[in-house]
Amino acid sequence: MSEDAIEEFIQRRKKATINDVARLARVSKKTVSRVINASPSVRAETRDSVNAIIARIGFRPDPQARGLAFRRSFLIGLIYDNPNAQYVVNMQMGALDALRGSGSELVVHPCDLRSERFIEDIRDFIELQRLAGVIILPPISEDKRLLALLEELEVAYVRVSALQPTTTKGGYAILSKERIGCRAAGEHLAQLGHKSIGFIAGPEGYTSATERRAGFREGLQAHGLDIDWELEAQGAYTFESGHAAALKILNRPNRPTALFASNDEMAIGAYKAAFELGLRIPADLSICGYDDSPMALRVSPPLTTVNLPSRDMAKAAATTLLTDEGDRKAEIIFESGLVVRESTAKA
Amino acid sequence: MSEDAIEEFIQRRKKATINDVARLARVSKKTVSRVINASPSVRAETRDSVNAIIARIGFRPDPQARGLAFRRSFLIGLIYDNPNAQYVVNMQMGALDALRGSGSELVVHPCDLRSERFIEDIRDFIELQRLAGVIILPPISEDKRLLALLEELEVAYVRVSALQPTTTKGGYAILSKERIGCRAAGEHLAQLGHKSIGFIAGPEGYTSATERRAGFREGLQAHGLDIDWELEAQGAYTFESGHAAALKILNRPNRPTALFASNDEMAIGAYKAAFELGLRIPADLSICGYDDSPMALRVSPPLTTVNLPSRDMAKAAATTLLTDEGDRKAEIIFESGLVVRESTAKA
DNA sequence: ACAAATTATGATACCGGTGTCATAAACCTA
DNA sequence: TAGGTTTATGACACCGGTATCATAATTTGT
Repeated sequence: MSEDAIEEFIQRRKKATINDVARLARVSKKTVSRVINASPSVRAETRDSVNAIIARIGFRPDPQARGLAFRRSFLIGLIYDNPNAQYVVNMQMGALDALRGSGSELVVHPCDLRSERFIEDIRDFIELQRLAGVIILPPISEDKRLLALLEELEVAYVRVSALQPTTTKGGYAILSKERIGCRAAGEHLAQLGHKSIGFIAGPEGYTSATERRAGFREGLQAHGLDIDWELEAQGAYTFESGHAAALKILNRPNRPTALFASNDEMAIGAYKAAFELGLRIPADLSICGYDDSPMALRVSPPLTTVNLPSRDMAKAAATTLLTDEGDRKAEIIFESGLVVRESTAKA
Repeated sequence: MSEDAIEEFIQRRKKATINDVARLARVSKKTVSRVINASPSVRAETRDSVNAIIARIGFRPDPQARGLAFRRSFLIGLIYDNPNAQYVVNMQMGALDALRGSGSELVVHPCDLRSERFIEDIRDFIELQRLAGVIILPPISEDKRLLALLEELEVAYVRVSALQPTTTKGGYAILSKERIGCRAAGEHLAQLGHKSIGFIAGPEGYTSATERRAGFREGLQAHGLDIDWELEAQGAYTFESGHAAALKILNRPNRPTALFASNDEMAIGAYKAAFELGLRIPADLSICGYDDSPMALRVSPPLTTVNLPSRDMAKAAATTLLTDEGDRKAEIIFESGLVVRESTAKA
C-alpha cells in the first residue's frame, strides 16, 4: 500500500501540488482537478479517497496556477473614491466578512474620479489582474463611464448605492433606503416642534444627496413644513464644507432652531459653527446628521443621526460575487433608520 | 516587412501575450522575457525593437503567469489588527502611493491578535497567495510569534512601529520618534505652567504606549515635574477607555489642570468627560492627544496633539518592499512633533 | 586572420493547474 | 449475455510566463 509513500511525503514538509495528490491517490491529475472543482462525474469512492489524500497531505490548489488556467484570478477588487475613512474601512470589513474562507482575497483600489486616467486606470487594474469580481462604492457606483467599462470588460460587479425610485440600471446592486431614513429625521425634527429648520445638502450629482434631501423633505411635508430655501446650503460631504454651510445658515436673520446635515462629517462641521457662535446643542440648536459614524458617538453631545448598515451592505456585495451567477439576486435592499441621541431636543 | 502583421494584430484587439510579441518581433519568447525583466544580456538593438513592438501592441505581462513561473505573486499584504479606521486607511493610502505603477497590488488582511488561529490564518494567507511582501502595523508588528512566522516563511516583510531605544530586531523597519514627540508634549504643558498633570496611558505591552509615556515623562522631568501616579490611569487606545480614565483622573480630589492622553481617541474621550463635568477646555482643563487624527481638527476646540506621519511611513514601507533586496535600508526613521491647537492654554 | 573567449539567442522543459477528447469501465436493455 | 449507452478516467495540449542549457553570433587576443 501507499501508506509509506504518504508518510514519506508528509515528512518532506513541502508544499503539496496536484501532482503529489494524483500520484499518492493513484489517479490522474485531471481526476484530482475534478474533485477540487466538485465535478459530478467522479465516483464517490474515488472522490473520497482523493479527498482523504488531500486532507492528509494538506494540499491546497495554487490560486495563481488555477487562475492562469481559468483565465481569471481569485481576487475581488474594491474600487472607490471616497474620503470617509470610516466608511471605507467598514466596507472593507464587510467584504472581508464574506470573503473569509472563500479562497478569494480583497484588493483595494482607491481612485480619482476627476483624474483623466480614471477609467483607463480601472481598466488596467481589472484586465491585468483578471479580477473575479468588482465592488464599487458611491459616488462612483453611479458613474456612467465606469458602468459602461464594467459591462465592456464583462466582469462581475456589484454596485453599492442609495435606492432611488426612478432608475434601475443593470448589474447587481446593494441598495439602502436612505430616503426613508431621512424622512424619519425630518419627521423627528418636526415632531420636536421645530418650525424653522436648516438643511445642508450633499454635493450635486450624488444620488445619496438627492435621496437624502428628498426623504428629509418628505418628512417635513408630512407635518406641514418644507425645506426653506433661505435656510438651505450645499456642502460637499466634508467637515469644512459643513462648517461653512452651517455658518452661512446660522448667520441668517431668521436663524433656525434645528439643522439637518446630509452626513455626519458636515453635522460635526455644524457643531463647530455652533460652538463658534456660542450656541448650545441642543438647547439653542438641534443638529441631526447621517451615517451614524463613530464620530457621532464621540462628539458632545452625542449626535442624533441616521444609520446606514454599510458593513452588512459590503458583506452582501461580496457574497453576491461569490454566489453562482444563476443564483444571484439582482438587488438587495437595506434599511436605514433614525438613531436619536442628545443633539436634538424640543424647540 | 511585418508592419502588416502588426497592424493586423492591433486590429484584432485581443489581449497580447508574450508569444504575440515574440512572433511580431521575430525573436523567441525567451528573448522577450529577457527584455521584460531587463536582463543585461540583450543586444540594445534587439531590446529596442522588442520594446517597440511591446509598446505598439500594448503588451503587458500577465501577473498570474509570471507569478506562477516566479513562484511568487505580485501582491503585497497589509496585515493589521488595529481598530483605528483613519490610521488603517492612511497606511493603505501610503502603501498604495508607493505601489502605484509598480505592477503590484495591495491585499488587505485584518486579523485578530487574540484569535487561536491568528498565526495559522496569516500563514495560510502568505503561503497560498505567495505574497511578494508583507507590511505589518502596530501592535502586531511587535508580536514575537508573527515575526518568527515571517522569518520561517522567508517572506520579505517590513515592520511599522515606534522607535525604541532598546530592542532592534531583524528585518526591515519603519519607525517613528514617538518618544520625541511626546517629550515635546510634556514640555509644552509644563511650559504653560501646569503643575498638576494627568496622564492616560496606552495598553500594556504596546511599544507605542511605553514610548509615549517615557517621552512625556522626559518632557515633564525637563521642567522639574513628573508623572503623578495618582493622576495616571490606563486606557486601551479606545474612546470609551479614554473617557473612563479621564473621569477617574478628573474626579480625584487633586484634579489636574492638564491632561495628556496617549492617543487622540482617548483624548476625545477626555473631552466627553470634561463636558460631563462641566469643565471648559482649555480654560479649566488643557488636553493634549497623540496621532493628529482628523478628529483632532473636528472637535471643539481643536485638539493639541502630536503628529505621526503615518501615510509617509506606509509609503516608505511599501517602497522598501519594492526595492531590490541589496539596496534596502534596514530602518527608516520618521519624526513626530507637537501640533499646538486650542485645547491647551496657560494654567 | 583565425582560434578562443565572451555574449546573445533559442529550444525545450517547467511552474501548477484546467479543457478537450478519446477510451475504459459500469450500467442498461432485450 | 451480447451490444449499445452512459459514466468515469486519463493522455495530452494549453494557460502565459521563466529557467536551463546548448548553440549561434560577436568580440577579443595574438
